[in-house]
Amino acid sequence: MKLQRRNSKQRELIYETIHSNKVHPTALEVYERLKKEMPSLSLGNLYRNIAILLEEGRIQGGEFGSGIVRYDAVTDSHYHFVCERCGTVSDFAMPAQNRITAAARRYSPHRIAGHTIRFYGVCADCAAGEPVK
Amino acid sequence: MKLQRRNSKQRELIYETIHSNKVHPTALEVYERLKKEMPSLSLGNLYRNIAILLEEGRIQGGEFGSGIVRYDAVTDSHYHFVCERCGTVSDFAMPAQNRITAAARRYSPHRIAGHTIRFYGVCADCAAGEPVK
DNA sequence: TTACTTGCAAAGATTTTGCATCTGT
DNA sequence: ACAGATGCAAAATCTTTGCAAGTAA
Repeated sequence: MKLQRRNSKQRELIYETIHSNKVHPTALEVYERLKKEMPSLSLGNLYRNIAILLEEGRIQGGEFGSGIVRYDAVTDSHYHFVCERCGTVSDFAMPAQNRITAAARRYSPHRIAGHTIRFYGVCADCAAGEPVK
Repeated sequence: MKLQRRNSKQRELIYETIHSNKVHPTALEVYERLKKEMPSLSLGNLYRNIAILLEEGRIQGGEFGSGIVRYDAVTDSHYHFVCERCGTVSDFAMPAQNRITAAARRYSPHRIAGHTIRFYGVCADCAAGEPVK
């Protein structure tokens, strides 16, 4: 039988922090940020709630070259851009290319449900000579 | 000044293992596999050599949902397919969609160098009712 | 020889878990 | 009250590093 979720201040704060954060924070970054407004929050509980949010599909996780997983509130499908110089990850406002999934089905024996695209290069700030970090 | 690399049996074995492995192994999987033919290999050295191979661009790393980095020998650019049921990662024989990078440039202020696409769904084996694990 | 490599062990960093306690419903 | 949630600390995983010894060039 399925687990009955109940309201949790911690979980909502965690979600809000990820949701309102443009930079796709790591678990520890979320923890640092939340420590201020909820000093009692434990790391173990943070990870537990991140797992729940992932399972519920409210957030998604991804690794973008650093080896550490970064989280992203799921609003609608979108792509990502990763700066190879400073490592920042940003959302990409390009509409989903549904034709790509359709095209892919012609090349594969697998049952393809969808796709994600990650663009990489140098972000505008870095290109403008901004501080590398 | 740049480091002068020299031949290393270990490094080549590690590369070969990743190169000849269709399943995009994790570092520990490479280690397990190599333990047989080179019992003296140490984990620390494995990681060191993986870092070197990455730096040299001979392999690439990526996380595909499990949170653990998987490695892939770089031959030419290609996409990936990730089975959401059994977690296997396979190469995708679809030609690179260069137009996607071109289209993306119109949506972004960043300097876009390229892209990667990851398709997801259920692999042929799982779809055929194969054992889930 | 010189400088890169290696194995080993210790240390780091990140994530997961057991358990007693607390809390939403 | 009951079942899920929390904090804490210990443990498990995965990765990095220091160091003395080994080895390609």
